Amino acid sequence: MSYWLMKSEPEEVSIDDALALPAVPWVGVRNYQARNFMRDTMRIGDGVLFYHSSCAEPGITGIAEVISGSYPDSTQFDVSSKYFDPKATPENPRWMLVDIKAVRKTRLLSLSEMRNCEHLAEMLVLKKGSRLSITPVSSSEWAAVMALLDE
DNA sequence: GCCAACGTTGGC
DNA sequence: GCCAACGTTGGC
Repeated sequence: MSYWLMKSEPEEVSIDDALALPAVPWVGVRNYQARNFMRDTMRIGDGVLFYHSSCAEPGITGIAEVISGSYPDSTQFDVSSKYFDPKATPENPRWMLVDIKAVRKTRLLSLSEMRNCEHLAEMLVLKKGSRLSITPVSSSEWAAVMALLDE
C-alpha cells in the first residue's frame, strides 16, 4: 500500500465534484513521470491526498483512493479534446491513467501550513520548483498530514 | 500578470 | 547527444 498526492485544479475537478462521482478517471496527465506512476506503481487501495492547485487557496482538501488499475486515457484519441495527442493511437496509447474515488472532504490544509510542519519538510510537492501533478507520499508524511487534519 | 523552474522539441 | 528556444506549471 502506497500513498500519493494528486493535484487538481478545482475549476476542472474540485473535491466536491469528485465526491459526487462514483469514480474519477484521472484524465489529462501529459507528463511522463506522472504517467509512469499511474501506469507502473499505483495499486488499487492506495491512499491519495486530493490537492487543489492553481487557485486562490492551494492545499489539501480531501482524501481519495485508487480504485482501478491503469488503462489508456481516452481523451488522447479525441480530436475535440484539449488533451488530444496526435501521436497516440489506440494500438499504441501514450497516456495511461487510473480511476480514483473521493473518500471524504477534509478541512483545507493550506500550502503554508504544510510548509510550516517539520514532518513534511521533505515532501516532494513542497520542493522548490516542483511541478509534478502526481507525487509519492511517504507513510510518515501521510501520518503527519492526518494528524494536522485532526487539529 | 509575473516569473522561476522545469519539461519538451527540434535543428545541428 | 547537445542545447537553445519555447511552452507549461503554479504560487504569489
